[in-house]
Amino acid sequence: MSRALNRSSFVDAALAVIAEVGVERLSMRRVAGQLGVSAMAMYKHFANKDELLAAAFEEFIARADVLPDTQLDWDQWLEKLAINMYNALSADMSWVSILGSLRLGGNAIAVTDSFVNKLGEAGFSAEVSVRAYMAMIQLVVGAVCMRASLQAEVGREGRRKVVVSELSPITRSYLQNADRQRLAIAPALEAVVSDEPISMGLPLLISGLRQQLAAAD
Amino acid sequence: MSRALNRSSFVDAALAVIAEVGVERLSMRRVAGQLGVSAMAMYKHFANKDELLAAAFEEFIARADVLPDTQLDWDQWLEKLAINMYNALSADMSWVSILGSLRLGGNAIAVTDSFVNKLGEAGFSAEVSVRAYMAMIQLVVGAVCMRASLQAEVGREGRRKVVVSELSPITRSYLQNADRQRLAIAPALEAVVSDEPISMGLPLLISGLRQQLAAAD
DNA sequence: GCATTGCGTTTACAGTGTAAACCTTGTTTA
DNA sequence: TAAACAAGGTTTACACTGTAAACGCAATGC
Repeated sequence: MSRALNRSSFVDAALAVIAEVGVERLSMRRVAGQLGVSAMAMYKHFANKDELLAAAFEEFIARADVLPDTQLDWDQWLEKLAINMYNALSADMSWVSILGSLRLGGNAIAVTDSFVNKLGEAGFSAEVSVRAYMAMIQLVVGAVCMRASLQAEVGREGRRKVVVSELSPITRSYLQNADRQRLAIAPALEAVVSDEPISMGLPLLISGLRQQLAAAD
Repeated sequence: MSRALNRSSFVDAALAVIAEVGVERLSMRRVAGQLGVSAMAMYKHFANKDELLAAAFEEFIARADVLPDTQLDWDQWLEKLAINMYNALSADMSWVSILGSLRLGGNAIAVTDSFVNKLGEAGFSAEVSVRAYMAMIQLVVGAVCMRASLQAEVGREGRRKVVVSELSPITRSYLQNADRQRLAIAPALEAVVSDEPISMGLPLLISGLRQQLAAAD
Protein backbone atom coordinates (compact mmCIF):
# COMPACT_ATOMS: atom_id res chain seq x y z
CA MET A 1 0.00 0.00 0.00
CA SER A 2 1.16 3.58 0.52
CA ARG A 3 4.49 2.35 1.79
CA ALA A 4 5.94 5.87 1.96
CA LEU A 5 4.50 6.36 5.43
CA ASN A 6 7.00 7.38 8.04
CA ARG A 7 7.21 9.28 11.28
CA SER A 8 6.89 12.63 9.63
CA SER A 9 3.90 11.66 7.50
CA PHE A 10 2.02 11.10 10.71
CA VAL A 11 3.31 14.29 12.22
CA ASP A 12 2.14 16.20 9.18
CA ALA A 13 -1.24 14.55 9.39
CA ALA A 14 -1.45 15.31 13.09
CA LEU A 15 -0.69 18.98 12.47
CA ALA A 16 -3.34 19.07 9.79
CA VAL A 17 -5.86 17.56 12.16
CA ILE A 18 -4.89 20.03 14.86
CA ALA A 19 -5.23 22.97 12.53
CA GLU A 20 -8.66 21.73 11.61
CA VAL A 21 -10.23 20.60 14.86
CA GLY A 22 -7.76 21.54 17.60
CA VAL A 23 -5.49 19.51 19.82
CA GLU A 24 -8.21 18.35 22.16
CA ARG A 25 -10.16 16.68 19.40
CA LEU A 26 -7.18 14.94 17.92
CA SER A 27 -7.56 11.19 18.08
CA MET A 28 -5.42 8.42 16.76
CA ARG A 29 -8.18 7.24 14.47
CA ARG A 30 -8.65 10.72 13.06
CA VAL A 31 -4.99 11.22 12.29
CA ALA A 32 -4.78 7.80 10.72
CA GLY A 33 -7.93 8.45 8.74
CA GLN A 34 -6.29 11.54 7.30
CA LEU A 35 -3.85 9.17 5.60
CA GLY A 36 -6.41 6.50 4.82
CA VAL A 37 -4.78 4.10 7.19
CA SER A 38 -5.74 2.21 10.31
CA ALA A 39 -5.20 3.75 13.71
CA MET A 40 -2.87 1.03 14.85
CA ALA A 41 -0.50 1.81 12.02
CA MET A 42 0.84 4.69 14.06
CA TYR A 43 1.96 2.48 16.88
CA LYS A 44 4.73 1.18 14.67
CA HIS A 45 6.14 4.71 14.67
CA PHE A 46 5.12 6.16 18.03
CA ALA A 47 4.93 4.47 21.38
CA ASN A 48 1.65 6.20 22.19
CA LYS A 49 -0.42 9.28 21.65
CA ASP A 50 1.73 11.43 23.90
CA GLU A 51 4.76 10.70 21.81
CA LEU A 52 2.91 11.64 18.67
CA LEU A 53 1.81 14.90 20.24
CA ALA A 54 5.30 15.69 21.44
CA ALA A 55 6.65 15.12 17.95
CA ALA A 56 3.92 17.26 16.46
CA PHE A 57 4.69 20.06 18.89
CA GLU A 58 8.38 19.90 18.06
CA GLU A 59 7.54 20.27 14.41
CA PHE A 60 5.16 23.07 15.24
CA ILE A 61 7.96 24.95 16.97
CA ALA A 62 10.29 24.43 14.07
CA ARG A 63 7.76 25.66 11.55
CA ALA A 64 6.80 28.64 13.64
CA ASP A 65 10.24 30.03 12.91
CA VAL A 66 10.24 32.31 15.91
CA LEU A 67 13.87 33.41 16.04
CA PRO A 68 14.18 37.08 15.06
CA ASP A 69 16.76 38.81 12.93
CA THR A 70 20.15 38.55 14.62
CA GLN A 71 20.92 42.16 13.81
CA LEU A 72 18.49 43.51 16.34
CA ASP A 73 19.60 44.77 19.72
CA TRP A 74 19.04 42.40 22.60
CA ASP A 75 15.98 44.17 23.91
CA GLN A 76 14.21 44.40 20.59
CA TRP A 77 15.31 40.88 19.78
CA LEU A 78 13.84 39.61 23.03
CA GLU A 79 10.61 41.47 22.50
CA LYS A 80 10.27 40.19 18.97
CA LEU A 81 10.95 36.64 20.03
CA ALA A 82 8.31 36.80 22.73
CA ILE A 83 5.78 38.25 20.33
CA ASN A 84 6.58 35.66 17.70
CA MET A 85 6.09 32.88 20.21
CA TYR A 86 2.92 34.39 21.46
CA ASN A 87 1.55 34.82 17.97
CA ALA A 88 2.47 31.31 16.96
CA LEU A 89 0.74 29.85 19.98
CA SER A 90 -2.23 32.15 19.62
CA ALA A 91 -2.81 31.06 16.07
CA ASP A 92 -3.08 27.44 17.16
CA MET A 93 -4.31 28.15 20.62
CA SER A 94 -5.46 24.68 21.36
CA TRP A 95 -1.85 23.80 22.21
CA VAL A 96 -2.26 25.50 25.56
CA SER A 97 -4.53 22.80 26.77
CA ILE A 98 -1.62 20.40 26.79
CA LEU A 99 1.34 22.73 27.24
CA GLY A 100 1.70 21.57 30.79
CA SER A 101 1.90 17.93 29.90
CA LEU A 102 4.13 18.21 26.87
CA ARG A 103 7.65 16.94 26.89
CA LEU A 104 10.32 19.41 25.89
CA GLY A 105 12.21 18.46 22.80
CA GLY A 106 15.37 19.51 21.06
CA ASN A 107 13.80 22.33 19.13
CA ALA A 108 12.47 24.00 22.24
CA ILE A 109 15.87 23.83 23.84
CA ALA A 110 17.58 25.14 20.74
CA VAL A 111 15.52 28.29 21.01
CA THR A 112 16.65 28.67 24.59
CA ASP A 113 20.21 28.32 23.47
CA SER A 114 19.90 31.06 20.90
CA PHE A 115 18.38 33.30 23.51
CA VAL A 116 21.17 32.83 26.00
CA ASN A 117 23.66 33.41 23.27
CA LYS A 118 22.05 36.68 22.25
CA LEU A 119 21.90 38.02 25.78
CA GLY A 120 25.42 36.81 26.41
CA GLU A 121 26.68 38.99 23.58
CA ALA A 122 24.89 41.91 25.15
CA GLY A 123 26.81 41.45 28.37
CA PHE A 124 24.45 39.42 30.50
CA SER A 125 25.79 36.56 32.54
CA ALA A 126 24.66 33.08 31.62
CA GLU A 127 22.71 32.80 34.83
CA VAL A 128 20.77 36.00 34.33
CA SER A 129 20.15 35.04 30.73
CA VAL A 130 18.64 31.74 31.69
CA ARG A 131 16.51 33.44 34.30
CA ALA A 132 15.40 35.99 31.77
CA TYR A 133 14.53 33.26 29.32
CA MET A 134 12.48 31.45 31.89
CA ALA A 135 10.67 34.65 32.74
CA MET A 136 10.00 35.40 29.13
CA ILE A 137 8.68 32.01 28.22
CA GLN A 138 6.59 31.98 31.36
CA LEU A 139 5.05 35.25 30.31
CA VAL A 140 4.30 33.89 26.88
CA VAL A 141 2.83 30.63 28.05
CA GLY A 142 0.87 32.31 30.78
CA ALA A 143 -0.42 34.94 28.40
CA VAL A 144 -1.65 32.35 25.96
CA CYS A 145 -3.35 30.47 28.77
CA MET A 146 -5.06 33.61 29.95
CA ARG A 147 -6.08 34.56 26.48
CA ALA A 148 -7.61 31.16 25.97
CA SER A 149 -9.47 31.36 29.26
CA LEU A 150 -10.71 34.85 28.73
CA GLN A 151 -11.78 34.16 25.20
CA ALA A 152 -13.72 31.11 26.28
CA GLU A 153 -15.34 33.17 28.99
CA VAL A 154 -16.33 36.01 26.74
CA GLY A 155 -17.55 33.74 24.01
CA ARG A 156 -19.77 31.79 26.33
CA GLU A 157 -22.48 34.21 27.26
CA GLY A 158 -21.17 37.67 26.62
CA ARG A 159 -19.60 39.63 29.42
CA ARG A 160 -20.43 38.19 32.78
CA LYS A 161 -21.16 40.28 35.78
CA VAL A 162 -19.21 39.39 38.85
CA VAL A 163 -21.20 39.59 42.02
CA VAL A 164 -20.12 38.91 45.53
CA SER A 165 -22.75 36.28 46.11
CA GLU A 166 -20.91 34.04 43.70
CA LEU A 167 -17.76 34.06 45.79
CA SER A 168 -16.71 31.37 48.18
CA PRO A 169 -17.10 32.06 51.89
CA ILE A 170 -13.37 32.41 52.34
CA THR A 171 -12.90 34.98 49.65
CA ARG A 172 -16.07 36.80 50.54
CA SER A 173 -15.00 37.23 54.12
CA TYR A 174 -11.72 38.61 52.91
CA LEU A 175 -13.50 41.14 50.80
CA GLN A 176 -15.76 42.13 53.65
CA ASN A 177 -12.82 42.56 55.98
CA ALA A 178 -11.40 44.84 53.36
CA ASP A 179 -14.50 46.98 53.81
CA ARG A 180 -15.66 46.53 50.27
CA GLN A 181 -18.80 44.93 48.96
CA ARG A 182 -18.16 45.44 45.31
CA LEU A 183 -15.44 44.44 42.92
CA ALA A 184 -14.31 47.76 41.59
CA ILE A 185 -11.85 46.15 39.30
CA ALA A 186 -14.22 44.37 36.97
CA PRO A 187 -14.54 47.17 34.40
CA ALA A 188 -10.80 47.76 34.28
CA LEU A 189 -10.24 44.06 33.74
CA GLU A 190 -12.69 43.96 30.92
CA ALA A 191 -11.07 46.89 29.23
CA VAL A 192 -7.79 45.06 29.38
CA VAL A 193 -9.00 41.77 28.00
CA SER A 194 -9.28 43.12 24.51
CA ASP A 195 -5.68 44.31 24.65
CA GLU A 196 -2.80 42.03 23.74
CA PRO A 197 -2.01 40.24 26.98
CA ILE A 198 1.63 39.80 26.11
CA SER A 199 2.17 43.56 26.00
CA MET A 200 1.83 43.81 29.76
CA GLY A 201 4.59 41.81 31.33
CA LEU A 202 7.10 42.21 28.58
CA PRO A 203 7.96 45.90 29.02
CA LEU A 204 8.25 45.36 32.74
CA LEU A 205 10.59 42.46 32.21
CA ILE A 206 12.75 44.34 29.74
CA SER A 207 13.01 47.42 31.89
CA GLY A 208 14.01 45.22 34.81
CA LEU A 209 16.72 43.66 32.69
CA ARG A 210 18.00 47.04 31.50
CA GLN A 211 18.31 48.17 35.05
CA GLN A 212 20.24 45.05 35.90
CA LEU A 213 22.59 45.58 32.97
CA ALA A 214 23.19 49.20 33.92
CA ALA A 215 23.88 48.26 37.51
CA ALA A 216 26.49 45.71 36.45
CA ASP A 217 28.51 48.29 34.54
CA MET B 1 -30.90 7.56 49.72
CA SER B 2 -28.10 9.90 50.75
CA ARG B 3 -30.27 12.86 49.95
CA ALA B 4 -27.75 15.34 51.32
CA LEU B 5 -26.01 15.43 47.95
CA ASN B 6 -25.61 18.87 46.49
CA ARG B 7 -23.32 20.81 44.25
CA SER B 8 -20.60 21.06 46.84
CA SER B 9 -20.67 17.37 47.73
CA PHE B 10 -19.63 16.66 44.19
CA VAL B 11 -17.05 19.41 44.21
CA ASP B 12 -15.57 17.92 47.36
CA ALA B 13 -15.53 14.49 45.80
CA ALA B 14 -13.94 15.86 42.66
CA LEU B 15 -11.19 17.54 44.66
CA ALA B 16 -10.58 14.30 46.50
CA VAL B 17 -10.30 12.41 43.24
CA ILE B 18 -7.95 15.04 41.85
CA ALA B 19 -5.74 14.89 44.91
CA GLU B 20 -5.59 11.15 44.52
CA VAL B 21 -5.17 10.55 40.81
CA GLY B 22 -4.77 13.98 39.22
CA VAL B 23 -7.04 16.06 37.04
CA GLU B 24 -6.36 14.15 33.85
CA ARG B 25 -7.60 10.90 35.33
CA LEU B 26 -10.73 12.40 36.77
CA SER B 27 -13.81 10.87 35.25
CA MET B 28 -17.45 11.36 36.01
CA ARG B 29 -17.79 7.76 37.04
CA ARG B 30 -14.89 8.01 39.41
CA VAL B 31 -16.19 11.11 41.12
CA ALA B 32 -19.64 9.61 41.43
CA GLY B 33 -18.17 6.38 42.73
CA GLN B 34 -16.48 8.35 45.49
CA LEU B 35 -19.99 9.10 46.78
CA GLY B 36 -21.42 5.69 45.99
CA VAL B 37 -23.69 7.15 43.38
CA SER B 38 -24.24 6.76 39.68
CA ALA B 39 -22.33 8.94 37.24
CA MET B 40 -25.44 10.46 35.79
CA ALA B 41 -26.41 11.83 39.18
CA MET B 42 -24.00 14.67 38.61
CA TYR B 43 -25.77 15.90 35.55
CA LYS B 44 -28.57 17.13 37.74
CA HIS B 45 -26.07 19.53 39.32
CA PHE B 46 -23.63 20.31 36.52
CA ALA B 47 -24.27 20.73 32.84
CA ASN B 48 -21.21 18.73 31.95
CA LYS B 49 -17.73 17.75 33.01
CA ASP B 50 -16.25 21.14 32.21
CA GLU B 51 -18.64 22.83 34.56
CA LEU B 52 -17.74 20.42 37.33
CA LEU B 53 -14.07 21.09 36.77
CA ALA B 54 -14.59 24.83 36.76
CA ALA B 55 -16.44 24.60 40.06
CA ALA B 56 -13.74 22.40 41.52
CA PHE B 57 -11.07 24.87 40.48
CA GLU B 58 -12.97 27.74 42.03
CA GLU B 59 -13.11 25.85 45.28
CA PHE B 60 -9.45 24.98 44.94
CA ILE B 61 -8.58 28.67 44.67
CA ALA B 62 -10.69 29.52 47.68
CA ARG B 63 -9.12 26.81 49.81
CA ALA B 64 -5.61 27.69 48.70
CA ASP B 65 -6.00 30.90 50.66
CA VAL B 66 -3.32 32.70 48.72
CA LEU B 67 -3.83 36.28 49.81
CA PRO B 68 -0.96 37.42 52.05
CA ASP B 69 -1.01 39.53 55.19
CA THR B 70 -2.28 43.00 54.35
CA GLN B 71 0.38 44.59 56.53
CA LEU B 72 3.16 43.75 54.11
CA ASP B 73 4.58 46.34 51.76
CA TRP B 74 3.40 46.07 48.19
CA ASP B 75 6.55 44.42 46.89
CA GLN B 76 6.72 41.79 49.58
CA TRP B 77 2.98 41.30 49.34
CA LEU B 78 3.22 40.74 45.60
CA GLU B 79 6.10 38.33 45.98
CA LYS B 80 4.31 36.38 48.67
CA LEU B 81 1.15 36.17 46.64
CA ALA B 82 3.00 34.86 43.63
CA ILE B 83 4.79 32.29 45.74
CA ASN B 84 1.57 31.22 47.40
CA MET B 85 -0.09 30.74 44.06
CA TYR B 86 2.86 28.89 42.71
CA ASN B 87 2.98 26.60 45.71
CA ALA B 88 -0.71 25.91 45.61
CA LEU B 89 -0.57 24.96 41.96
CA SER B 90 2.61 22.99 42.40
CA ALA B 91 1.06 20.88 45.11
CA ASP B 92 -1.73 19.85 42.77
CA MET B 93 0.22 20.24 39.62
CA SER B 94 -2.18 18.36 37.44
CA TRP B 95 -4.27 21.52 37.20
CA VAL B 96 -1.85 22.91 34.67
CA SER B 97 -2.96 20.43 32.11
CA ILE B 98 -6.30 22.18 31.92
CA LEU B 99 -5.41 25.71 33.01
CA GLY B 100 -5.75 26.88 29.46
CA SER B 101 -9.25 25.53 29.06
CA LEU B 102 -10.64 26.52 32.44
CA ARG B 103 -13.23 29.20 32.80
CA LEU B 104 -12.46 32.01 35.18
CA GLY B 105 -14.77 32.30 38.11
CA GLY B 106 -15.57 34.81 40.79
CA ASN B 107 -12.86 33.66 43.15
CA ALA B 108 -10.14 34.14 40.61
CA ILE B 109 -11.34 37.65 39.88
CA ALA B 110 -11.59 38.49 43.56
CA VAL B 111 -7.90 37.80 43.92
CA THR B 112 -7.22 40.17 41.06
CA ASP B 113 -9.26 42.79 42.79
CA SER B 114 -7.30 42.50 46.01
CA PHE B 115 -4.12 42.82 44.04
CA VAL B 116 -5.12 45.97 42.27
CA ASN B 117 -6.27 47.42 45.53
CA LYS B 118 -2.97 46.71 47.21
CA LEU B 119 -0.92 48.24 44.44
CA GLY B 120 -3.30 51.15 44.25
CA GLU B 121 -2.58 52.00 47.88
CA ALA B 122 1.11 51.95 47.06
CA GLY B 123 0.63 54.60 44.41
CA PHE B 124 0.32 52.59 41.22
CA SER B 125 -2.28 53.54 38.69
CA ALA B 126 -5.09 51.10 38.06
CA GLU B 127 -3.78 50.41 34.60
CA VAL B 128 -0.27 49.59 35.70
CA SER B 129 -1.66 47.47 38.49
CA VAL B 130 -3.71 45.40 36.14
CA ARG B 131 -0.74 44.98 33.85
CA ALA B 132 1.40 43.95 36.79
CA TYR B 133 -1.19 41.45 37.87
CA MET B 134 -1.35 39.95 34.41
CA ALA B 135 2.41 39.69 34.32
CA MET B 136 2.54 38.09 37.73
CA ILE B 137 -0.11 35.52 37.05
CA GLN B 138 1.45 34.76 33.73
CA LEU B 139 4.75 34.11 35.45
CA VAL B 140 3.08 31.82 37.93
CA VAL B 141 1.10 29.86 35.39
CA GLY B 142 4.03 29.64 33.03
CA ALA B 143 6.32 28.54 35.82
CA VAL B 144 4.01 25.76 36.85
CA CYS B 145 3.71 24.65 33.24
CA MET B 146 7.46 24.57 32.87
CA ARG B 147 7.92 22.77 36.11
CA ALA B 148 5.44 20.15 35.05
CA SER B 149 7.14 19.72 31.70
CA LEU B 150 10.62 19.59 33.12
CA GLN B 151 9.63 17.21 35.83
CA ALA B 152 8.02 14.86 33.35
CA GLU B 153 11.13 15.07 31.23
CA VAL B 154 13.54 14.35 34.03
CA GLY B 155 11.39 11.59 35.45
CA ARG B 156 11.15 9.82 32.15
CA GLU B 157 14.62 8.54 31.53
CA GLY B 158 16.97 10.55 33.66
CA ARG B 159 18.65 13.59 32.18
CA ARG B 160 18.50 13.54 28.44
CA LYS B 161 21.34 14.65 26.30
CA VAL B 162 20.44 17.12 23.63
CA VAL B 163 22.24 16.51 20.41
CA VAL B 164 22.05 18.46 17.21
CA SER B 165 20.98 15.47 15.16
CA GLU B 166 17.66 15.54 16.96
CA LEU B 167 16.87 19.03 15.77
CA SER B 168 14.65 19.92 12.89
CA PRO B 169 16.29 21.09 9.67
CA ILE B 170 15.16 24.64 10.25
CA THR B 171 16.59 24.94 13.71
CA ARG B 172 19.72 23.06 12.81
CA SER B 173 20.47 25.39 9.97
CA TYR B 174 20.03 28.31 12.31
CA LEU B 175 22.49 26.81 14.72
CA GLN B 176 24.98 26.15 11.97
CA ASN B 177 24.69 29.68 10.70
CA ALA B 178 25.46 30.72 14.21
CA ASP B 179 28.75 28.85 13.86
CA ARG B 180 27.99 26.46 16.64
CA GLN B 181 27.53 22.74 16.56
CA ARG B 182 26.84 22.19 20.20
CA LEU B 183 24.28 23.48 22.62
CA ALA B 184 26.40 25.10 25.25
CA ILE B 185 23.42 25.93 27.31
CA ALA B 186 22.30 22.45 28.25
CA PRO B 187 24.30 22.19 31.48
CA ALA B 188 23.22 25.64 32.65
CA LEU B 189 19.62 24.72 31.98
CA GLU B 190 19.89 21.55 33.94
CA ALA B 191 21.40 23.37 36.87
CA VAL B 192 18.46 25.70 36.84
CA VAL B 193 15.77 23.08 36.67
CA SER B 194 16.26 22.07 40.26
CA ASP B 195 15.85 25.68 41.36
CA GLU B 196 12.45 27.19 42.02
CA PRO B 197 11.31 28.42 38.61
CA ILE B 198 9.20 31.17 40.09
CA SER B 199 12.26 32.83 41.61
CA MET B 200 13.45 33.94 38.18
CA GLY B 201 10.92 36.25 36.70
CA LEU B 202 9.60 37.63 39.92
CA PRO B 203 12.59 39.75 41.00
CA LEU B 204 12.85 41.10 37.48
CA LEU B 205 9.20 42.03 37.50
CA ILE B 206 9.38 43.69 40.90
CA SER B 207 12.45 45.67 40.07
CA GLY B 208 10.77 46.83 36.88
CA LEU B 209 7.78 47.97 38.90
CA ARG B 210 9.93 49.78 41.45
CA GLN B 211 11.62 51.66 38.69
CA GLN B 212 8.27 52.65 37.28
CA LEU B 213 7.07 53.88 40.67
CA ALA B 214 10.20 55.92 41.20
CA ALA B 215 9.93 57.46 37.75
CA ALA B 216 6.36 58.54 38.43
CA ASP B 217 7.33 60.51 41.53
C1' DG C 1 -55.57 12.76 46.60
C1' DC C 2 -53.29 14.04 42.80
C1' DA C 3 -49.99 16.36 39.86
C1' DT C 4 -45.54 18.20 39.82
C1' DT C 5 -40.98 18.46 40.36
C1' DG C 6 -36.24 17.24 42.16
C1' DC C 7 -32.96 13.91 42.10
C1' DG C 8 -31.58 9.77 41.74
C1' DT C 9 -31.50 5.24 38.55
C1' DT C 10 -30.54 2.13 34.37
C1' DT C 11 -29.65 1.49 29.75
C1' DA C 12 -27.50 2.73 25.55
C1' DC C 13 -24.34 4.75 22.20
C1' DA C 14 -20.60 6.58 19.88
C1' DG C 15 -15.97 7.44 20.62
C1' DT C 16 -11.38 6.82 23.03
C1' DG C 17 -6.32 4.61 23.59
C1' DT C 18 -4.09 0.62 22.88
C1' DA C 19 -2.84 -4.66 23.52
C1' DA C 20 -2.60 -8.96 20.75
C1' DA C 21 -2.57 -11.60 16.94
C1' DC C 22 -2.27 -11.73 12.13
C1' DC C 23 -0.97 -10.83 7.18
C1' DT C 24 1.82 -9.10 3.46
C1' DT C 25 5.76 -7.55 1.80
C1' DG C 26 10.96 -6.71 0.69
C1' DT C 27 15.49 -8.10 2.43
C1' DT C 28 19.01 -11.13 4.49
C1' DT C 29 21.17 -15.23 5.04
C1' DA C 30 22.51 -20.61 4.42
C1' DT D 1 16.98 -20.70 -4.47
C1' DA D 2 14.73 -21.69 0.01
C1' DA D 3 14.14 -20.22 4.37
C1' DA D 4 14.06 -16.89 7.88
C1' DC D 5 13.31 -12.44 9.25
C1' DA D 6 11.77 -7.86 10.00
C1' DA D 7 8.97 -3.71 8.83
C1' DG D 8 4.85 -1.93 8.65
C1' DG D 9 0.48 -2.43 7.80
C1' DT D 10 -4.64 -4.85 9.35
C1' DT D 11 -8.40 -6.70 12.25
C1' DT D 12 -10.32 -7.71 16.36
C1' DA D 13 -11.06 -6.92 21.13
C1' DC D 14 -11.27 -4.62 25.62
C1' DA D 15 -11.84 -1.45 29.12
C1' DC D 16 -13.10 3.09 29.56
C1' DT D 17 -14.92 7.72 28.41
C1' DG D 18 -18.87 11.62 28.33
C1' DT D 19 -23.51 12.03 28.07
C1' DA D 20 -28.48 11.52 25.92
C1' DA D 21 -32.96 9.32 27.00
C1' DA D 22 -36.20 7.23 29.55
C1' DC D 23 -37.60 5.71 33.93
C1' DG D 24 -38.74 5.56 39.21
C1' DC D 25 -39.38 7.24 43.53
C1' DA D 26 -40.00 10.51 47.22
C1' DA D 27 -41.32 15.07 48.89
C1' DT D 28 -44.02 19.07 48.03
C1' DG D 29 -47.99 22.32 46.50
C1' DC D 30 -52.82 22.65 45.22
